[in-house]
Amino acid sequence: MLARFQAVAEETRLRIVQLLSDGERCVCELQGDLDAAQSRLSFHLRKLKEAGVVSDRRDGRWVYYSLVPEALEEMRSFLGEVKPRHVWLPVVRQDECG
Amino acid sequence: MLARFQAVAEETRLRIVQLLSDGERCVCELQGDLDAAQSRLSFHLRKLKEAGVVSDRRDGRWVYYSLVPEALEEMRSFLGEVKPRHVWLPVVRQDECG
DNA sequence: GTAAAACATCAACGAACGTTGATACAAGGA
DNA sequence: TCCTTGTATCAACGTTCGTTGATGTTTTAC
Repeated sequence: MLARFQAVAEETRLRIVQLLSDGERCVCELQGDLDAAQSRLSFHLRKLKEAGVVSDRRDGRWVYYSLVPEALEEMRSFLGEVKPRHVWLPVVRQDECG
Repeated sequence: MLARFQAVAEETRLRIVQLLSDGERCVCELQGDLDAAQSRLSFHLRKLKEAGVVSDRRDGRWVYYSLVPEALEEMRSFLGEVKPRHVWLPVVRQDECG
């Protein structure tokens, strides 16, 4: 879970995720969209892939990247479970902490 | 949005978020739960607060931290909007990319 | 086989980040 | 007032991370 959030918690990678929400893209298309050097993109796509957020598929000379819906759904449900669903009752505490 | 994900994309801070899902906690309580130095906790709580993921409330000598449900919900809906909801049709592409 | 296009990998660098220990601040009790 | 507890801030340090430019690999076209 941590790895998933780390993958998305970077500007270039978050933009990649947003671009891929329209469907799969090859690296050279993303290069144009993001105005980023090719090696930089490769680096970030690898991070996303290692975290399971995207998958790739080769077709001839091109490698197409796309989102892995399950990964995004996992993050969603984590946040849903963590999010307080009600107001907590006040708690009585001792005078000393440690 | 990026800042929200960055806040959560760190081990200590992710654990803090999980602990706070049970309700508010003061720093010294988290110190015990996480076995972390006080200045370290202060550092991470500040990051979470700056990103709007947690809020704090002073009560006497103690400062209680709690989750901000709206922030978590924002992340959730971002992931929901990004996540592909259907299979994409194959796309015809040119031979050259750039 | 050669050349070119698409992509991956690597090493080197600088910048951002987390940790630690010391110090400062705030509040309550004696 | 002075001391103690809870918390925040700071500077110094080491580590991780993203960028860049060069090189390697795979595939297609000629």
